[in-house]
Amino acid sequence: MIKKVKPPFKPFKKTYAHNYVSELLKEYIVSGVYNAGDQLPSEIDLCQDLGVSRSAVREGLRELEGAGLIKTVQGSKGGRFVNKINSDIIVHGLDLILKSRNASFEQLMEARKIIECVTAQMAALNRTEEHLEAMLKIVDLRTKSKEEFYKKNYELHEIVALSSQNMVLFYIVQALRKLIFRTYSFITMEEIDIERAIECHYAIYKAIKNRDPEEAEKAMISDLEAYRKLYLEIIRKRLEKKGNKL
Amino acid sequence: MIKKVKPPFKPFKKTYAHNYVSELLKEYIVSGVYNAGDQLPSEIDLCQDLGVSRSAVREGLRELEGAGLIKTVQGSKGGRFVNKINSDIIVHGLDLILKSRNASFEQLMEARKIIECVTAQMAALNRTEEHLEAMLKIVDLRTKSKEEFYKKNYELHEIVALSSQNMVLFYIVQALRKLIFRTYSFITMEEIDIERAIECHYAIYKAIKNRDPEEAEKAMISDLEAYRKLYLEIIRKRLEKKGNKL
DNA sequence: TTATATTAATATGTCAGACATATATAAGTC
DNA sequence: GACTTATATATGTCTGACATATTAATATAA
Repeated sequence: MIKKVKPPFKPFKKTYAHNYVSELLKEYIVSGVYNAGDQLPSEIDLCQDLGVSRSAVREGLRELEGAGLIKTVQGSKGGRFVNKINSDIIVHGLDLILKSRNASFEQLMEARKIIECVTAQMAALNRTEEHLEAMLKIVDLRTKSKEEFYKKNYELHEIVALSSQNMVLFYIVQALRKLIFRTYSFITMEEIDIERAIECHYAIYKAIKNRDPEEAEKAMISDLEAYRKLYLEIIRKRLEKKGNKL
Repeated sequence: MIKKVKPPFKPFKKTYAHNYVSELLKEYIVSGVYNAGDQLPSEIDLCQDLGVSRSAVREGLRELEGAGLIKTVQGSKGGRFVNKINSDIIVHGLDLILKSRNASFEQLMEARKIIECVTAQMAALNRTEEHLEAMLKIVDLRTKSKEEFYKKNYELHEIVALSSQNMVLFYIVQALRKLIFRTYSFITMEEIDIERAIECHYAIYKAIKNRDPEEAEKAMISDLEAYRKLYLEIIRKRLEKKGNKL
């Protein structure tokens, strides 16, 4: 009698052409075959190389575009270009979540404060001399130009988070900060007390230089609390003027 | 003489058909016109309603698919279905970032520990009676089934984060936990000391019930540290066997 | 010579139509 | 009743034609 053996048969999983395109290109982007700024082959070239139709290629590329991995430029010298993989990729998703669950400004700011204070503490412990130098360059520049201060403010908070040496926390903090700036972009630097902010920034720098986590946390809290109060005040005023509810 | 006035002319920004489709549907999804599980109109219907070709509709839908907002099912009774908007939308992006910057397991686990401990503290202060009841139901069930414990473990950590009453932190913690489970899915519940874990969970519950933030943090740290050590041990063993580097 | 049109080249964007495939339901057949 | 077949309805794929955007090269006019 014939013995029947049944090895574990995995069902054949059909792959669609457009999925093949997007998966393949995603793999190449994540693994570094294509880097930020690189141009992907044109649609026609991809058709020929991958052996699928132009519409399949286009659908695959749209998936990558929706995921924030590439951007499209029309025209001669145009094409598909690989985006820098950074916190922007989460910002969009986080934005969707918070919008649809209408999380408040308070919750967003609270989350930022908690995580950014931790990164400040960690920065005091883990910072390198290079980080410290970069911070000093920013803090030392006692500018009075609002635009320049805006940029410097962004950079300082960025490098403090970076100095924590934890990339996961770094990208989360970046995403939260970007989301706050984007959502409340009507708040200009006009309203900010630059003198106070510069002093705060210097205190943060000093604490991190002295490897003093408690002091770093305190200085960061003080900076963020000032922003929070200012933002709340401005948001309240706008609501009064409009007569709307948040 | 005629006075020339120049108001701020915003340049006309061309909208592509596929962008029109994706933006419109995204707006409807985020604002709740379509809810999780709902089926979008078929491609043909969208063509007619929006006055664009089928390929434009398909490209727009692929963008939404890439962003994680919808999923596609082929066949009769198939179509496009709206996904639940939850932490999954960030998980994918976070995964891409960490893969391409090869962040380590240590960093991922550290970030989770820090944020989840904060949510445990906040849970002790902000929990409602309903949250407490749900926790008790999970903690009380002294099962020995590994599968059931796995599920209960997930649920308890979820509801603790939810009790913090901060949705931003909740979704971030969820995303980090999902990413850890997904990336290290080769670690089965077989290896876990369920007795210890159940005791830990009970300690977390008790602290939150007693509105004791310090105790809640301590219990959460103890739980997560046990996981961390176990994971590291198993990862180390696998690397030895394979002779690979992480 | 310089400024301005015109043209060409190259990439993506849009459209229409035909056919393939997947899947659930209904109808037919043994 | 169990199995097969047909059909209806979605999405998936392919082809070909033409539109549009953009840059670069060329021709033309002041």
